[in-house]
Amino acid sequence: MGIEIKIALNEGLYLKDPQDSVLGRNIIKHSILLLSDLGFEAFNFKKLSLEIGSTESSVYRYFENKHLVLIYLVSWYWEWVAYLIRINTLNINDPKRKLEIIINCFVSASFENPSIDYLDKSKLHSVIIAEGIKVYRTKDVDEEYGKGYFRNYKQLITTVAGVISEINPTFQYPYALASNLFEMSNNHIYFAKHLPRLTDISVYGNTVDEVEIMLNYFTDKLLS
Amino acid sequence: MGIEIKIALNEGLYLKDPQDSVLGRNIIKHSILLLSDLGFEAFNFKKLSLEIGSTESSVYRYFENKHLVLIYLVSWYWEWVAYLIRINTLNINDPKRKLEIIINCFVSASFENPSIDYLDKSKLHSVIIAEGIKVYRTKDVDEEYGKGYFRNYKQLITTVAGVISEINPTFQYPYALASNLFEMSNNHIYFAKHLPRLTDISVYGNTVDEVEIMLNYFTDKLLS
DNA sequence: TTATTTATGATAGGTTTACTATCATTATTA
DNA sequence: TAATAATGATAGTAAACCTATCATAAATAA
Repeated sequence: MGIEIKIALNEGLYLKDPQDSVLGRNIIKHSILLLSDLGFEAFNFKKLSLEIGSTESSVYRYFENKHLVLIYLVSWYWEWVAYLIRINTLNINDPKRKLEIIINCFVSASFENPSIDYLDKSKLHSVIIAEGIKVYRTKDVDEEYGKGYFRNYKQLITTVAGVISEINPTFQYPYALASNLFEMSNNHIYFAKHLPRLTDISVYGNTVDEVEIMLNYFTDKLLS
Repeated sequence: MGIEIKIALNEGLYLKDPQDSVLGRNIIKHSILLLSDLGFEAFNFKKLSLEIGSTESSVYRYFENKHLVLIYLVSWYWEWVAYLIRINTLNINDPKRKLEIIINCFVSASFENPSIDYLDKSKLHSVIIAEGIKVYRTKDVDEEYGKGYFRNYKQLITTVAGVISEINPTFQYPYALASNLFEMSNNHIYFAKHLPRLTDISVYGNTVDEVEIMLNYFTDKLLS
C-alpha cells in the first residue's frame, strides 16, 4: 500500500507512463538502484532489464533512452522537493524561516516522509547529487529546454527566489542565489565525500548538517 | 612561433605527452574544437582522427580514452588560470584586490594573453563551462583522485582560499567559497545562455561582466 | 462466453562506439 | 648507413544502442 502520490511530469519524457504499470514502476525503482551503484555512464537498458527480469525491448517501450530516464528521475526529484517545501511552509509566515525550511529540504529531502514503495528517496538523492547536473549539461539543452523538460527546476527556483525577495526586496540576485543554494547543497555533499579539498565540510562529521549550517550562514550574510 | 608555454600536467593522464609532437598538439587543438562543436557525449576518437587526418589507433597512442582527454584539457585550464592569477597578482598586496583579480580570471581567462598556437583558449573556456564538471562526476572519482588527477584544481582552490582567509581570517568557509566562486562563474555563464530562469544574469547583456559584478558582490557581502 | 486489444517477452539484427593488434611505411636519431 | 621511433593502414572483437518482428499472456469489450 503506502500513500498514493502520483507526480505529474512532462509527458515528453516517456513513451508510456511508468507510474501506471508494474513494469514501469520496476524500471523507475531499479534505475535508481543501478544508477546509484554503477553511475550514469556504466548504466544501460540491458543491465536494467536483466536486473528487473525483463528485456531491453520492453524497457525501450517506456523510455527512448537512458538520458530521458535520468531527466525523468531528476524531474521527479525537483517536484518532490517543491512538494516538501509547500507542505512544510504552509503555516509559516516569516520568509526567513521559510528559507531555512527550504535549505533543509535541499540538503535532506531524502529523509522526509511520506514514502513511496517503488522509489528509494535516499538513493534517489545520491543519484541527484552525483548525476543530476548531467541532465542539462548536454548539446541538446536548448532543444530540451524548449520542450519544457526543465520546467520543474525553473518553478522550484522561482518559488525560492520569491522567498528570497520577500526577505530582502532590494537583493539583486534572487534567482542566482536560489539556484546556487540548490547546486551548492549537492556539490558540497559530494565534495565532502569525494573531493574534500574543495570544501570546508568535514568528511567525518555529519555532512548534511554542516552543509545546512553553511547555507544558512551564506544566506544570512547575503540577505542582511 | 608564439610564446613557449609548457604546462606540466599529471603524467598519468596521457600515454605519450601530446605537447611534444605535431600530432599530439593537433589532438589537443582539435579535441577542443570538436568538444566545443559536438559536446562530450558525441565526441569520439574516430571523429577526432578524421578531423586531424590521422587514424583512431594513432590517437589511442596518446590517450587511453576520451575521458582522459577531457581531464587533460580541464587540468590544463586549471593550471592556466592559476598561472594567470599568479602573474596578475604579483605586485598586489591588498587581498581584496587580489580576490577581484581572481574573479576576473575565473570569468574571463580566455581573453588573457599570452596566446598559444595550438590552443584556442576562448573555445577551451566554453568547453570547461559546458563539460568541465564531467571530469569528477563519475564512478571513478575516488580512484582518479587517488592518482592525483584533480590536484591542479585542489591547488587552485587552496590558493584562492588563502586569499579569502587573508581578507577575513575568521571566515569559516574559505574552501567552500573558493570552489563555489569557480563553479558559480561557470554555471551562471552557462545558465545565462541556456537556462535563463536559473539566474539573474541577462541573456542579452555582457554576460561575463555581469557575472563578475555578481561574484564580487557576493564575496564582499560574505567577507565583510 | 468469445473476440479484441494491449502489454510483455523472446529473438534477431543492424549500427555505432570503444578499443586492441598487426604490419607497413615514414621520420628521426645514432 | 643502420637502428629506432612515430605514424598510418587495416582488421577485428565486444559492447552499447536501438529497431523490428512474432508469440504469448493479460486485460477489456462485445
